[in-house]
Amino acid sequence: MGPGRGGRRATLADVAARAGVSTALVSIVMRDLPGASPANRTRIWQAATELGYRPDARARLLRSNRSKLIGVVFTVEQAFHADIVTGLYSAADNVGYELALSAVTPARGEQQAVASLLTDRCEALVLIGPQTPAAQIAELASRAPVVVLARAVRDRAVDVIRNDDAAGIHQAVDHLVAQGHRRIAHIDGGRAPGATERRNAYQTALRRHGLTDMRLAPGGPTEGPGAEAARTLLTSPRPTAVLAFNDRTAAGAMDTFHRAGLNVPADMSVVGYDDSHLARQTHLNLTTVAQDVAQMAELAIQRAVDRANGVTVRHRETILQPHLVSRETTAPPRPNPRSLKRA
Amino acid sequence: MGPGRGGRRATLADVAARAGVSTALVSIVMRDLPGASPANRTRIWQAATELGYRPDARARLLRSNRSKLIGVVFTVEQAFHADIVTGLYSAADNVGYELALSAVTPARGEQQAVASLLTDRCEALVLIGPQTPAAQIAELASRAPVVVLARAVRDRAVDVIRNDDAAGIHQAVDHLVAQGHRRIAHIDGGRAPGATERRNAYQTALRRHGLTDMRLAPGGPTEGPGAEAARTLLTSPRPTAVLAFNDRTAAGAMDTFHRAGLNVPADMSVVGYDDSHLARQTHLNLTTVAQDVAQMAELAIQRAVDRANGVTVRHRETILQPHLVSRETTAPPRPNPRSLKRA
DNA sequence: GCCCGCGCCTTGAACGTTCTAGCCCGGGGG
DNA sequence: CCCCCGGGCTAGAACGTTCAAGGCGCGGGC
Repeated sequence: MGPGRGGRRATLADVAARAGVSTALVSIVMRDLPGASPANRTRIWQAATELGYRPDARARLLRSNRSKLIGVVFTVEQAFHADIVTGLYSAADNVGYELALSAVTPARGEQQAVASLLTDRCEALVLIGPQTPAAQIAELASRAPVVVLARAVRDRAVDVIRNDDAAGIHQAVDHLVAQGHRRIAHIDGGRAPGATERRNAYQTALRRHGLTDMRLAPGGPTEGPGAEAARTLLTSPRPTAVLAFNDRTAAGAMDTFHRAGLNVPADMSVVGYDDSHLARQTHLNLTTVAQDVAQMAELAIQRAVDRANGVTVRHRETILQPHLVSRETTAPPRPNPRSLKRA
Repeated sequence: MGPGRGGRRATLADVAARAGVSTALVSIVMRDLPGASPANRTRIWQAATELGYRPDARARLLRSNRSKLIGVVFTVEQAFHADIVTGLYSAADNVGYELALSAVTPARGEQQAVASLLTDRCEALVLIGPQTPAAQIAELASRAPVVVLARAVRDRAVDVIRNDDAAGIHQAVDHLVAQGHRRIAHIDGGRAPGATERRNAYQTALRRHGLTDMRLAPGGPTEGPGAEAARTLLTSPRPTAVLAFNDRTAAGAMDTFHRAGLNVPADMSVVGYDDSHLARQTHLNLTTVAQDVAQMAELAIQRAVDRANGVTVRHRETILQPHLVSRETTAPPRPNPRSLKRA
């Protein structure tokens, strides 16, 4: 009675029977390969649509040992990961691959996410900002080609596509310094991937400009830690600009500043990192460092496919140059800073 | 040379050969079924781990026509969807099912997401807050069992798990009225699923309290529209409380309020909806209406599995009762409201 | 002493594809 | 007349698993 039950799904053999040909010929027609007469082509197509035939991915992949599948491990709560996934989908589509998503959730570790992809026989794995120790990633790479996105992993067995975090931070600092800022703080990313690179870059960038007035606030990759860290920056001498680990960190910090009655950017400039869709929200309009997500995604897929096909790639690590997107959260500091002594 | 290449993946036959038994016995041991001697069990396990054997999901599913797979369609950018996916994973795990994720992105419509799940031979589909017209969803239900989450679909062929949005809105309004608010505005969700229900509930809730001073601001399901809509609420007579479609909408609105120099909750109370992880961020600490995500996920999986197993379920639509989570963005209005005239 | 039953194991056939080899048939070159 | 060629098609074997059926000892009831 209920549709979808009772009659099992149509198979190649069903189509073949109805069209009066062999399954092999149906297979050929379905994949648009040469070797079938026009008459049979139309007849088979018609039979297939009448039966509502859909090829069975499992069986297809079982036979032709290519799964045309790329496994992707991402973290659900990370807005930035969502952006990358979007890019990966279209990049994969362009080269005729499918994506198998496996999410990391608070209750589902990266190990588990990877394991399920392995039983799915993915040809390659793309890990977005993984937290797993490098050694384990390297071991994983012995089972399947691995491309790590947005994190540095120094191992000869894994491919890495990432941005030059140091360059991004330098650009941000240059931008602030050019606007006249001298006291520039950094809210870091805690133990998040990339946090140490950016923290170090912040320090060398300031030094390069001869600024010794560093202010490092321990933060994290989300709004909460950002807001908390920002509170510690309100005590005088208050910085005039803050460089956040992340767009989300920046959003949290801005929230604290607004609550404290500070005007961004007049009283405090804020720079984020990632140019996630959060930063582009009109109400934030965050100055940030943009990683070219589309390009990263494209390169990751390209690399994964090459590796799956046994192409020998020359450089295991590809480092992209980010660029600053100047929006409305940065401005020259107040000419007459009321922030000297206050409390 | 490179690991992962050259030697193809270990198969049942490889393990069997190494352990000196038949493939069937290996299969039995791998699935922990009765019918193998302890001695062979340990021998086979050892051989399997030595070879790094992992079962091939494709082949397994091809044979036993149960795929034990539930397809999930979700939207990457929606934080709330992420929460649900998290719940779905553990719920599916409990009943021995796997999840196949298929994302909707700006470049990848729901049609496409669904199509890929169908060729994967999922036993049932879970759609999270789909935008697809009801008629198309109904047609899809003729190909596979469909469970729709967090959206009302009035069709006898699809199962629906959703919250009683009206009840949630009523609770929020009751809470605000109990605190003494009289001018309560609503920022709606535009064309997002659930928006009309909540909008209507807002209106009837106010009426029920004899409040005629309605203020409806057209918004949307994200921060941007929320912030924009909030600006239109700043003109006097300013409301003392705002009920937002969404936590994200609420976050955007709060941002506008802070920028305008208003103190939340002293000058303006804000209530969100969803209790997404965003609301729980310490810097927001948003009073919101909680949908029990874990329970929704559990019920959705339960329903999907039942349906896949041909169990006849009694009610196609399950409506859960939400509850208010009172945090720090609501308070009684200022006794001496300075909001009468200002501009 | 025969046979039944039971625990352990193997054999062979599926599942829905794709791929390799080869068949048939008509035509053209030797 | 024979051979070869090539376009169109088919038969049958894979792919890696699960499942049904059955074999082989061995112990116990008759």
